[in-house]
Amino acid sequence: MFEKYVRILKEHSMKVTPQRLEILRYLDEHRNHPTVEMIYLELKKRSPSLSKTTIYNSVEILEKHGIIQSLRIIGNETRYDYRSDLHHHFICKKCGRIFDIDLTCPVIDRVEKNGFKVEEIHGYFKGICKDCLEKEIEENGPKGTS
Amino acid sequence: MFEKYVRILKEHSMKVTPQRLEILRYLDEHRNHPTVEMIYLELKKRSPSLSKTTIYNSVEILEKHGIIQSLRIIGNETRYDYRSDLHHHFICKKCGRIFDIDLTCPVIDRVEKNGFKVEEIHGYFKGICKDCLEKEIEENGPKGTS
DNA sequence: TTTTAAATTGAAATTATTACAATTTTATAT
DNA sequence: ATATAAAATTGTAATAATTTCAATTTAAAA
Ligand SMILES: [Mn+2]
Ligand SMILES: [Mn+2]
Ligand SMILES: [Zn+2]
Ligand SMILES: [Zn+2]
Repeated sequence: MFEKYVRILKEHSMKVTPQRLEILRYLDEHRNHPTVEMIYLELKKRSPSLSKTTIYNSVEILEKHGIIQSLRIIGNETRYDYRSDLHHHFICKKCGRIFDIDLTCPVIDRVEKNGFKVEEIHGYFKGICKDCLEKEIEENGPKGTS
Repeated sequence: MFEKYVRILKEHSMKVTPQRLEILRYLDEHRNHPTVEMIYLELKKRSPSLSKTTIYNSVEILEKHGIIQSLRIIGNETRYDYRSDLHHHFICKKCGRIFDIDLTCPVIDRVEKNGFKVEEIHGYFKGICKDCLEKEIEENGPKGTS
């Protein structure tokens, strides 16, 4: 069940603790880019002695080792992403969900031509997701015929 | 001196107050994407009765009217930008400065093909700026010859 | 000049995050 | 299997950013 996450931690010579395993599993199975609070509330159900500080400590060290990544997109909470590879995001203004967008950024060259050395790329789009667009059409008729 | 900002506020039928004028002028003249704290500390010098809450209120309403925009890029503070038009940013990991990057994002079409309706684009790059790169070369010799 | 709605202010409350010291646990060496 | 040391977890307290709120002041319309 947890072998996968045990392996990841050991590859980074990090100590294997039940808390870290649960956090990794949560992030892996809930690809919803959760906040610390969301992880905490969910895991606390099964492990009532869990401390929120442990979540903060764990996501910090997991990110430092490049196992996960953090996002600051909406509100004033940091969100965490099981995927640590470079990808973009789409935030739906209606339902609040955060979607992964896989595309290679084609503008790095142009930025580097200006003399900057680019080490990280962060990009996200805001708008209305497919599901919410379809719901709008059901409710208001096509093209917002009111 | 302030006519420009008076005009902007009136165009949006917002009340013209000295606090709003000062905030707009600060943002216009300091294109450093400051935090509320930075604006506050600077303006407080000349207007000791200024309240930080006023800064929060003002930037909120200015953003709501599309006059300025907010950025959440580094740390856990919101930064404010006199420019409200779509543009990207570059954050230097050495000196911490935030640069404007003007380029038209060429990937919107691809995102919209997936069914999303894109309304906002937020993009930023992290790395080392030109100045800091040059300083590094001065200090360490070219190509980091140590 | 009067009036009224909106803005400003400062204090208190809330929320997210970090710091810290005591305790527990993991992983290693015996 | 046990002892050990370093690291992780925990709970509480501290900090930092932001929001709420009620009282006061002010801008702009009548
Ligand atoms: Mn993601
Ligand atoms: Mn900018
Ligand atoms: Zn949606
Ligand atoms: Zn720099």
